[in-house]
Amino acid sequence: MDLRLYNTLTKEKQPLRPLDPSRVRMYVCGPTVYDFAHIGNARPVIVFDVLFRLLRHVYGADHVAYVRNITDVDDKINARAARDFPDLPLNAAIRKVTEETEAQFHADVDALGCLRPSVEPRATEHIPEMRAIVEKLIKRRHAYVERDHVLFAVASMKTYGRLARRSLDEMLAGARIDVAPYKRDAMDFVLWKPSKPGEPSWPSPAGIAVEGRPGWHLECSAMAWKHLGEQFDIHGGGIDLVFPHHENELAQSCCAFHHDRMANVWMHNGFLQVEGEKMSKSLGNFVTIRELREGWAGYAWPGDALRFAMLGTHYRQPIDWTAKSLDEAHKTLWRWYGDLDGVAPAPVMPDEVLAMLADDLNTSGAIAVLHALHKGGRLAELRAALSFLGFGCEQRRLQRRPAAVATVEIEMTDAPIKVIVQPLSEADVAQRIAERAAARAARNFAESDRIRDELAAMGIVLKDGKDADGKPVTTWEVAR
RNA sequence: GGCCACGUGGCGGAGUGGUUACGCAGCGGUCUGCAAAACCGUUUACCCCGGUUCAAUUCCGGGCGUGGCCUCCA
Repeated sequence: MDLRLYNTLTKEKQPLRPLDPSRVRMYVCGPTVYDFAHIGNARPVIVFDVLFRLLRHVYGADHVAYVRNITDVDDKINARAARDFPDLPLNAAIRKVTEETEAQFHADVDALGCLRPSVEPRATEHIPEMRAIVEKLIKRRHAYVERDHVLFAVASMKTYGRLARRSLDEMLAGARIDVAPYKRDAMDFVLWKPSKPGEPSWPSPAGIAVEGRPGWHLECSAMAWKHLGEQFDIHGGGIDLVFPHHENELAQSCCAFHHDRMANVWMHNGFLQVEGEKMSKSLGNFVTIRELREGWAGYAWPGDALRFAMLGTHYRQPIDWTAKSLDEAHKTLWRWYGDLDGVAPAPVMPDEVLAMLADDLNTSGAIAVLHALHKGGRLAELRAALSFLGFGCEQRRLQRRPAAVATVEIEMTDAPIKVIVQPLSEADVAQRIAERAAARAARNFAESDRIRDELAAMGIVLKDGKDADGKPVTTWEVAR
């Protein structure tokens, strides 16, 4: 089967032709571990998880290598460590921050139904590879040493700017940056820089006497090289990484290893907004995966619903993350999962779904096929397709509980008021259903409706029906 | 200021040079003491202006709008 993917490098969809079909290789830029991952971070994780699953299906589970790095050296990490653990030595504090954040990240993306990548390398475990790349670049005159920094000389690479499709002249014309005094060319970027006292540091390359640390882009070149080789098939990440991160990564790797390509296909997911606005802490609409899972827009949302809402939009389109679309996603899955109870998955994935995914990961098209499968009663196939896409298909794990503590904004006051939602025991529910049944038998519908409304207000939905003998029977479930 | 992407019915969201995806909501119906849930049926579209074409929502040019990148960023 032909898998067609949109390539940022060529701006068109192309059939994937792996360099080695017995080992298809994909690298995706992972998190910098200093804080909870937000919903925007979740997008590439989910999108490339779907691609990973598709590649495993097409080429075989043992023939796909998926590398997603963990960036554990960064100024933001240092700042967070100093803030949160002022009593610890900086390096110990940094270790605490990165380990805790990594565990949070894993818990969150596991809940989103994402498979773990084949390898999750850490930047700090690849310093020797980074130094080796720096040495190669200097030797080939693509990099130079200045004031204990090592810089990449963009003028030494004819095709610099090819990925982002902008020339050096354009970049210089639009630049609003102060050029550091150690740069020969305004667009040159740092490969290695000296560490300040107390900061993490490693022996420097290129004969630099003082210890230092890597620039931002170098780690990905090093980790991709170590785990996937000099050239590989797919490199992914958010569209905001095209420039400068991926452009620079590509420049480093191509110049260090003398290739015209680093990855054959570069894939970028579109940006995410929240309720129509750019997500930012200052706007107060910054939403983490953890918040969504524990309480957002009134509910603790199950990971499957978050995943479904995310896949409802094609990965290259911008996506507006709203409570409404999340609610819609949850409602759809709720209905399907209810019907899938006890249904065994079909042994093979429906071709229609596969065809959609093979066309540049058309997940919204695939979801339309799922609707058709559901409507057509092809439940075994629906289940197979949902499982393939990473969904759990268990309704009891899909309940969106009202957030234990809901925050209600009251006008004219500064402080939010907290409302505690009281839990209700199953015995309480059974008791009230019995009371209501008695009221109904007596045709006291005012009382029976009152009880039903009361339970509804507490998130319990009653369903009246008849048993085999035609007697009225009421069942209940937690409202979705 | 420079570069780039996008603009589809009330909302979300695919896709296509000619045969009105799909979902949600709405409306009508089945069911129900009444509801809820579920199920059945159903209305509404392709930002504006030019051009190419027998034919454009789909291709080309311009405009307007939204968003992104150029600085840390998925």
